[in-house]
Amino acid sequence: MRPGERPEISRLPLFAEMREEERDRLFAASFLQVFPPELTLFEAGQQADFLHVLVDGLVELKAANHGRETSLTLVEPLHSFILAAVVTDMPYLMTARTLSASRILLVPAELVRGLIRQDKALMMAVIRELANGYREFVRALTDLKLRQSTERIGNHLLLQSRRRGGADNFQLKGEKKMLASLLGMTPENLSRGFGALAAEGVIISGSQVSITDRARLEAFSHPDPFYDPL
Amino acid sequence: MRPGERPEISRLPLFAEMREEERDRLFAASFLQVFPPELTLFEAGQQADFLHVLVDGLVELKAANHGRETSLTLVEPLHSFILAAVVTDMPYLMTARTLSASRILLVPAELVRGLIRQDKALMMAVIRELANGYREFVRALTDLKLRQSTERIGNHLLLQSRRRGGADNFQLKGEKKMLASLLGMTPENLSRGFGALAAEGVIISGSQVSITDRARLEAFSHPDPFYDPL
DNA sequence: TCGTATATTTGATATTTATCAATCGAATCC
DNA sequence: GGATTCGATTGATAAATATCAAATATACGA
Repeated sequence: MRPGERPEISRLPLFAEMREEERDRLFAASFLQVFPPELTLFEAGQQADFLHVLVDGLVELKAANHGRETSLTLVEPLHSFILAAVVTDMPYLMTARTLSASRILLVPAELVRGLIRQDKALMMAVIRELANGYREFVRALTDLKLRQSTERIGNHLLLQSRRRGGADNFQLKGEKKMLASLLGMTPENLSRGFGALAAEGVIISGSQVSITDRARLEAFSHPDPFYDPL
Repeated sequence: MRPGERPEISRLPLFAEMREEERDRLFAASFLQVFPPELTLFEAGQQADFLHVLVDGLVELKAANHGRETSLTLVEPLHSFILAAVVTDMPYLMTARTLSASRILLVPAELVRGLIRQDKALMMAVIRELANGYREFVRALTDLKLRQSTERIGNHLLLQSRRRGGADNFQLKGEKKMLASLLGMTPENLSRGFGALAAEGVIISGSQVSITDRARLEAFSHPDPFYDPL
């Protein structure tokens, strides 16, 4: 682990309130591993052996059925993933794949399950994380069912902006092909959607997003103020 | 509460392992209320005041945006709902509405949050429930993104069959209008889908479902064995 | 820097799904 | 029992989205 990283990981909501002793045990048993881009970390259906914490890089969680596949979420650094599979000791529901070179802290699932029982702060943090993850998927499902494709794009851009502190200019993460899959549409339709949004207050050029008229974009996209996470 | 109901509610996974003392406090502060059909219990955006446990009846959880609305899940008796909002002390994400006359146990949210901290068994049960709820929504999102409407209907019927112990004949719950919304399609397309499935091993007549050729229905619907809940 | 592979965009068309309109059918109310 | 109401079905059409096929752009390696 690089200097400065352990304190940083310790500040994750999941680990921040733990007792020092349990945190030491957790770090001692975990290891940080580097993965190349485009590598599948695990497949849906496999037993959950490790809680993953993305320290650096970008990871996609996806699902497949009968030859078709779709991207479900994008994990950014300093977030853990697949906590639900780890705590329930059930198989992974999603396949994880690195998008860029990534460093990932692997925490043995068995240890997490044990520590949850011993450390009340960790237990509460797990509850909070699961509840937030749950809400994120409720939101994603509602988004897909109630909005059509161009509106979903608009909302996605507004959400990204909010996560960057309300910035009007920012970069998209990952390839557009993958963004299209995340938003539940083809790359062709994502592209056309970007075109249509030029008239609604955002310009997309390459991976650069510029919100030129936020009020207009909001009027077009109908965001739900109370349920956007973060 | 009717005789025999309290023991029954106590056997819910959520409460089963709690210490007797905490369970007494919980029941003492809760109350069972009867609601007529078609009544909105709470709206998305409201603060979560009570954990709800459906004792009898049928409840729909739905979401709305910009005039459009959709059904997200159907709650059947002896399940709790909106645990995520209660434990995080955040607003409800979904609107709840009774479909039939329903009896619901209302547990003050503040008390649930307090007891979670004191009773390790309850805490673990909350983690399990949240993780299961999370997985259910991952599954719903995947279903919607990867399958087209008639396949979704086929899978829904297979899942209902599994929940009834693999029965080939059973009744659909709720109105078809609501089932269509749950499955992310219009009532017209649900109806046409039922028609198409007659050639794929299921006959639907009114609310009566008869699976006549399960192998064929499975071949058509491509269920994911490892992730159907229950 | 050029050439090649790959992603993105654009256009034409096909498929899926929604909408609108009408009819059918089952439950309910006098 | 018969009228009425509302949900479900069916048919015709429209809208949204996907697919297929180029054409352009972009990134990357020799």
